[in-house]
Amino acid sequence: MSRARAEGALLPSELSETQRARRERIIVAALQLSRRRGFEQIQMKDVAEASGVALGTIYQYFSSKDHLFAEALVHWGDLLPQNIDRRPLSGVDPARRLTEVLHRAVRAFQQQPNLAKLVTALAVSSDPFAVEAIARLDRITGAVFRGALVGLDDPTSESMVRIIDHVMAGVLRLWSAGRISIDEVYHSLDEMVALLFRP
Amino acid sequence: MSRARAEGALLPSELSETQRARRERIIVAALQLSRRRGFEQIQMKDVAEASGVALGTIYQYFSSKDHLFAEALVHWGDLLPQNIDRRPLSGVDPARRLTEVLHRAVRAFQQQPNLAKLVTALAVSSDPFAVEAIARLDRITGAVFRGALVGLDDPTSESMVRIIDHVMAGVLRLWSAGRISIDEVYHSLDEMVALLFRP
DNA sequence: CGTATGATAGAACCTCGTTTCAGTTTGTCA
DNA sequence: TGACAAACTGAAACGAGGTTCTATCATACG
Repeated sequence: MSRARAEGALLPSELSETQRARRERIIVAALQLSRRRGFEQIQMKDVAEASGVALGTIYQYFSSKDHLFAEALVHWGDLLPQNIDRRPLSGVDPARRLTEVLHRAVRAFQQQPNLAKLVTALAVSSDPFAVEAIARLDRITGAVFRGALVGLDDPTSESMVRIIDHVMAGVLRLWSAGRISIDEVYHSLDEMVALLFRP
Repeated sequence: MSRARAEGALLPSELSETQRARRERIIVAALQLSRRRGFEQIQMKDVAEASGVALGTIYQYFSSKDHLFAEALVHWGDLLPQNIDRRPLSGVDPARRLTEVLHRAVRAFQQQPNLAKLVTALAVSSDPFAVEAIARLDRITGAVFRGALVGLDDPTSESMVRIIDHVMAGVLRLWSAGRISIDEVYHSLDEMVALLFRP
């Protein structure tokens, strides 16, 4: 059997089929729990129980709680683009297209409010896997936003993407903390688009 | 002596002079420690030692670690405007003035990198005092930014302030996490100003 | 003075994440 | 099929750090 380890966790490559399935089950369980409660309300013991796997076994696949949930977030994030890009954008100018994409992205989070919490929790984690997962999520959303910004020169759209990422993260944080309503989230984003594309 | 309590902590009003001084000493100690290490590297025991106060006594004034450091952050934040506004802005148009203010704000954080960490740590805390402290800090920086945006109509400058707050928080988070350099912080902010004031 | 309130040092407590362990199952290979 | 090694299990144990408790002192106030 495989004996390869990296920073205390089995490498996803070099896993038998049953192991790959077990790893998957753990991730899925973590993700399901993340839909019900926030990151810090979930105990590793709960994940073990929900996935039907022994607690110690989880640590054979993931080096830490942050690592596990980072993988779970990546798992979800990888499905995000097809969720957002499913139907083609109807807008023709960049402003409308961007607004449309932003709304779809918010809707994706709106269905799973606790995932927004997970993102902000991992965003401040120092766990290398969490750092990597957040960076990857940023790349994913960045690509989606970039796709909406047709007809702009590269430097401009790159700058815009960076700003959008920050603002999106910010409003999601405020929303998942209960500081603002979902309507205010939409409003803030619309406001941002209006400013970015001011005549 | 005072017996008033709120969520487990003595109210700052209704304190004797020596108590007010003791409370102050605790906050100052927490703030000093925050300059040397990050929030999670500081133990309540350290604060007790540094302030020359018993551990249990701290909990008579502050209901939790988050609460204490939230107060410390407010303490620092209240001094921020006079730090930034000390010398008048030399720019005449809003764009230049904003850039100047942003640079000064970054410089303030740059002198105390761990305070940026403290901000991001408290930004994800669910402690009500932490929530309030972050909101207050946002109001403070918001007012500073607003002051730079002369000659713009109110709705526009309000929208801008919100965006700026998010972007500032975002780049500071990336910087304090070691993900980007301080030069990139300045660059991202300059980029944002350029976009907001695009001809 | 006597009493109540607050401070102190330090131990104790509690909640997790994480590790360990003895026993059992599973997969590989001859 | 038999045997060995690696994984898994269930449960206990560990460790770190925030929070609370206890016994003892100090102090102000009536």
